[in-house]
Amino acid sequence: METQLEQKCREAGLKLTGQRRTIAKVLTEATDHPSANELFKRCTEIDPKISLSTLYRTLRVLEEARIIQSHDFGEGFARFELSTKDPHDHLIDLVSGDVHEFNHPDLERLKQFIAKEFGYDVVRHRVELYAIPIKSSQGKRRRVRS
Amino acid sequence: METQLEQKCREAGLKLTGQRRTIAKVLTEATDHPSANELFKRCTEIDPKISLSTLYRTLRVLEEARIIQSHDFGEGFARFELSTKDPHDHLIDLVSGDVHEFNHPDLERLKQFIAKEFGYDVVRHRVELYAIPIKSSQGKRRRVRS
DNA sequence: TTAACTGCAAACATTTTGCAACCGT
DNA sequence: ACGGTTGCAAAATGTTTGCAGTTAA
Repeated sequence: METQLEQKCREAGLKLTGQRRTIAKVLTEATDHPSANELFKRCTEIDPKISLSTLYRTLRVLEEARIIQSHDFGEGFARFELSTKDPHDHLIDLVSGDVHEFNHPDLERLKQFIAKEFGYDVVRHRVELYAIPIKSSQGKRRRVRS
Repeated sequence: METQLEQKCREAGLKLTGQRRTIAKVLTEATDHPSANELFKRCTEIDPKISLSTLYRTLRVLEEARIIQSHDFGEGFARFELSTKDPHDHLIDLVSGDVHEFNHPDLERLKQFIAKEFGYDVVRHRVELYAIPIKSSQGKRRRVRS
């Protein structure tokens, strides 16, 4: 059967090759925000002869088709995720590297308000919170970056 | 006489070479958010034999000393500015490339609130609004990116 | 004097591209 | 069949680094 992402590719007029199916599968199954390198690792586990250029090219067309989104968390490389219906922002755990998503209506309102004061309309924004877990006496269990 | 930035360098225990004086001067006089390349151009106008490595190395130590800050507006390169007493965020004009600074207390409050809900303390954040000028019948005069 | 700094060239990491072969449709 | 897609290797980009020589303190 055809996955949801594969359907979107077809809708976008993209040829569905084996490589793209592999990439689509990896992207669909990712619950984190993997980098191109990480995606490549996962792809080669399925298809060892997929090439990095193909991955990058595919990521590009998928992003142009608005099927995925790339983010730059200032690490020197991009991270990718499937586009979601509702836009969201990110909280990056500085200890574990985990990324949490959030969406606060006040934030949306506020950014428009601020921009308007300058005489602008916001086209897109980037809000990232880099944070560390609150130390509590309960000793929250935390994963540490490998 | 010694500029304010030169004084800060000395306080940070940095050796004050001619190159660093040049870089300090260029940074101090910049009213925009120049890239390393742009800074290099301005530096070589003062001292044609300054090297790009020296510029990058100096930018690095200045940032480590909290004297300047680097920003990544997703253009593939960093932009730099002197650190200010009060932290601020940026609104990037997508038409002209101009960068406006703002600081809204509600935003500060909100980000802490959001992080707390996840069990985090915000160490630093990044808020960038990418925006276009509001079209008005008055026809606001606008600079266009070169 | 000497540890810090510089310039150069080479290295780096991520991402892009030219080109000939390949494969969905 | 043919136009989009692939793999490879090479290029592009922004930034960092090793090293030998220089300089501020």
